[in-house]
Amino acid sequence: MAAESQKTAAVSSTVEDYLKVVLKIEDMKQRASTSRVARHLDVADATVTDMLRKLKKAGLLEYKPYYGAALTRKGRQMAVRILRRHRLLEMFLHQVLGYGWEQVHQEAERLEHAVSDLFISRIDALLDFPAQDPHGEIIPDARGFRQVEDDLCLAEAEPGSYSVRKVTNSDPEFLAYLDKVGLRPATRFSLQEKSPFQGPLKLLPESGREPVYLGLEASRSIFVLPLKDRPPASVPLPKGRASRGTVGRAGRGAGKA
Amino acid sequence: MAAESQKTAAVSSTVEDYLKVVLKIEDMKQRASTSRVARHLDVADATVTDMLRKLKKAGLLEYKPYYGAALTRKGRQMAVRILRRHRLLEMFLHQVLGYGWEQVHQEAERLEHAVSDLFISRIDALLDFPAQDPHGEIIPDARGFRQVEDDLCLAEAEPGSYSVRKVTNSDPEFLAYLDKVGLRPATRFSLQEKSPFQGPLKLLPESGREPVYLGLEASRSIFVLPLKDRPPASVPLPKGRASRGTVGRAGRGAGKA
DNA sequence: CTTTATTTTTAGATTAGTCTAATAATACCC
DNA sequence: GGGTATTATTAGACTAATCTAAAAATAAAG
Repeated sequence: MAAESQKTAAVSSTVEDYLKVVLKIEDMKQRASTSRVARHLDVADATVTDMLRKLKKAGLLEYKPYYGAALTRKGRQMAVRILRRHRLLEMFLHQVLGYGWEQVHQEAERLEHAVSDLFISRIDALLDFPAQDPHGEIIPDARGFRQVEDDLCLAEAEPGSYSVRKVTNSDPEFLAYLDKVGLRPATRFSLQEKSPFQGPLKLLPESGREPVYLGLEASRSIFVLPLKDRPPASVPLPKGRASRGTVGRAGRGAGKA
Repeated sequence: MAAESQKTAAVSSTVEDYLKVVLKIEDMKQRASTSRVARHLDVADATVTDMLRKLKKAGLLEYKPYYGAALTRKGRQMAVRILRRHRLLEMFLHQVLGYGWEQVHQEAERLEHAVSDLFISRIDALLDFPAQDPHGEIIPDARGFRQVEDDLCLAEAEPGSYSVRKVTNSDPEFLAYLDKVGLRPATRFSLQEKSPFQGPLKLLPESGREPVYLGLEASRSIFVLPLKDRPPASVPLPKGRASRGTVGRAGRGAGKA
């Protein structure tokens, strides 16, 4: 009877979080099982069972008991929208408000549910429509289109020359460490050796003299692009801390020299 | 037994809204009665009764049944903190993201509960520690200190020369109208006449040739400063739409000419 | 000072999101 | 392929914030 509404009805921020997690799991090519979703959200399994049934009823995902969930077209659209907001906000916090890349995640996590579409489109323009966030993650465009990512997990890489494409771990400690040793999106480095038996990786960032030793587990959250051995043209990626606070300086007469 | 915690425990955004409303009512020198609070928040009276009892238990306000509420020192501190956040956010939206003054309230209303203290201190610095928001409302400082406001309600003013100090009404329609006729904070105008029997006020903004007729009710939300009749030195107040989007322009090569 | 009108509170319910403990289904392993 | 381990679901309960309708307190008016 009633015409299908075009505008996707607003959902709670809790629902947004569930959709986001299911998308994340699907992006990792895993099955969005009850327990996996529960772990990501840090809630009890029983809570997830209930919620998945509710989201199925709302048409946001498919749900097969004892199996798991899969986003519908509508659910994916909403999830990607949040992903876009999250990443744009991270970029905004980094570029305009001078947040470190280890600080952006937590703040964006709250703001993504609170800001309006107008806010998002304004920061998008202010940042000149950025393609990636401070971790190198690709920002979906306004229509929800996501560029394909052709990177390689460092854990799977063979010795050679690479540049950092993205870091998929939001632990502030870890990111602060990477920052300290000079590993950031667009950083070039050579992977010198991989110790056998889950051993550490030895790498040499272009900027530093010191080699960096990285546990295998840590290497799983770093994604890289192989370099053609001649120095490649500079890649348009977000910069590290160096760029903090350089954008959006406000106020008449605030600039020093 | 347990030492009184120094850090005020975090409260829900609902609680923040209640505190804000009680503060607003107290600032208007009115009694924060159950029904008055309910009207401001657009909830049922019964809901307010419950909540006031709860806030009393939390030590955020005094509450006498059948009488009303009054903020405690702790409750006032929290309320003023939200007020500061709200107004700083409004200023940020206006100055950095180019929002119109009729658009800022709604967005700030959500963001004030979501942003971190870091966010607030960053935008404060970015804006060069503004003293007022886009409506001319004074922004409490980081310690919660509020400058005294020595303005006069236009509804009470006698014919003469004034400048607009603040507008205490967040209705977008109304603000858009004021903007159109050129009445904004810092605008100078002359009040030419007040019709008797709740009649309209006739005013002439310095910028326009046309007189503006304003209902008495509307004049209640406009506060003014009397002008010494010789043209006074320019007052450091936020500008109107003219300044939209002029601050925080980001991105290399975004500027057109 | 009694009656009426207004305001406030109490009582009982609802919704969203969560939990724990108990039960049931599926998967894994010789 | 039957027993054990894992994973998922059901059942029952809780909290925060809200509602409506009924009862009670206060204020206003004669």
